[in-house]
Amino acid sequence: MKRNSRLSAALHALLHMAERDTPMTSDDIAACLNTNAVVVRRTMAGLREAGLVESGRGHGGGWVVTRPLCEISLLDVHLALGEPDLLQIGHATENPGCVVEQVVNSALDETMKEAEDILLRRFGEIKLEDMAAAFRARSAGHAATAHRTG
Amino acid sequence: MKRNSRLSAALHALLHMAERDTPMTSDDIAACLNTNAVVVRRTMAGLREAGLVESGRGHGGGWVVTRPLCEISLLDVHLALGEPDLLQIGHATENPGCVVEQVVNSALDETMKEAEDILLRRFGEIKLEDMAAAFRARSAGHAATAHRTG
DNA sequence: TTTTCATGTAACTATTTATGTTACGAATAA
DNA sequence: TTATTCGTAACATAAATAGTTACATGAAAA
Repeated sequence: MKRNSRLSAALHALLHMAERDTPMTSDDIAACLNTNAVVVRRTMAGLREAGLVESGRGHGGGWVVTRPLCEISLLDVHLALGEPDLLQIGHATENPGCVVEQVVNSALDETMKEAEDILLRRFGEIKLEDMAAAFRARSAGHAATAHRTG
Repeated sequence: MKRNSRLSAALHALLHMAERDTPMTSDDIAACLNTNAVVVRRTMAGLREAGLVESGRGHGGGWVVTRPLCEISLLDVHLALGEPDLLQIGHATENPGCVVEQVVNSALDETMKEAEDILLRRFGEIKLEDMAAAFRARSAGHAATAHRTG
């Protein structure tokens, strides 16, 4: 199974959009993400329904972020994407008759839920603005490095 | 994508094996897990290499647990299975040139690693004996419930 | 009004991963 | 020698993600 990269893609798109003062077309975004415009629209559809972005058609149309980055958390984006499963580990039978399997499932479910809760809590703490700041810092660092040659 | 259920299957098998004083054949185990004997051998191969179980061929052959359940943790089993990915979330590009994507990947990787570490730590704390005890308790509970009718 | 641009979406294809199945060889006990 | 059981390769199936094609819809510009 491929690993789900929609959260990564959505964040990447949002940060690029936020850097610009005009709408980005799906094709623009697709070029940034090395993917296809339809895939972009599919991913962005959830964000639009959640009110994180808006889309416009026709000339000058495209996608814009509708809220300040400091008000959007990774959790918001994750929820907007439809809360895809975070964990890879599951169990074969959902409602097993075998008591051994019930015990195994309980133990795993409990542990998985604990990890999932932690992930979601952290997602809630991280805002897009934090990532944008990290981006600016890293860009500045690279620029400095580039100048520091010789 | 289906979710990986090998850890669940391995635990289920180990607990059944531990309840018996003779080897369980792959077919026996497959019947318990509602799966195929070849799938069982494939899963158990890792456990054998890790020294958690032994297998014998021919008449009277099959699988036995080689260590006391209090000395086997979920982490041991997870490692024996080859440390399959625990998390579903990934990113599209592994070594992106885009600085925005680098920042997104860093933030996600960090958060994912944190959750993964917690999972592994918990796995290390849970022993098969704990699950066997839970099984015995639940079995007793069910028996009592069954008698308590009317 | 017509043209051009851009999203919205359904339908299909491709790729990857996990699991199931078949087939046969090798080892072991009866 | 035969029945049993693991070991393993090769192939089949199933499910999920992502990529592609095609076309309808809506909006701005010419």
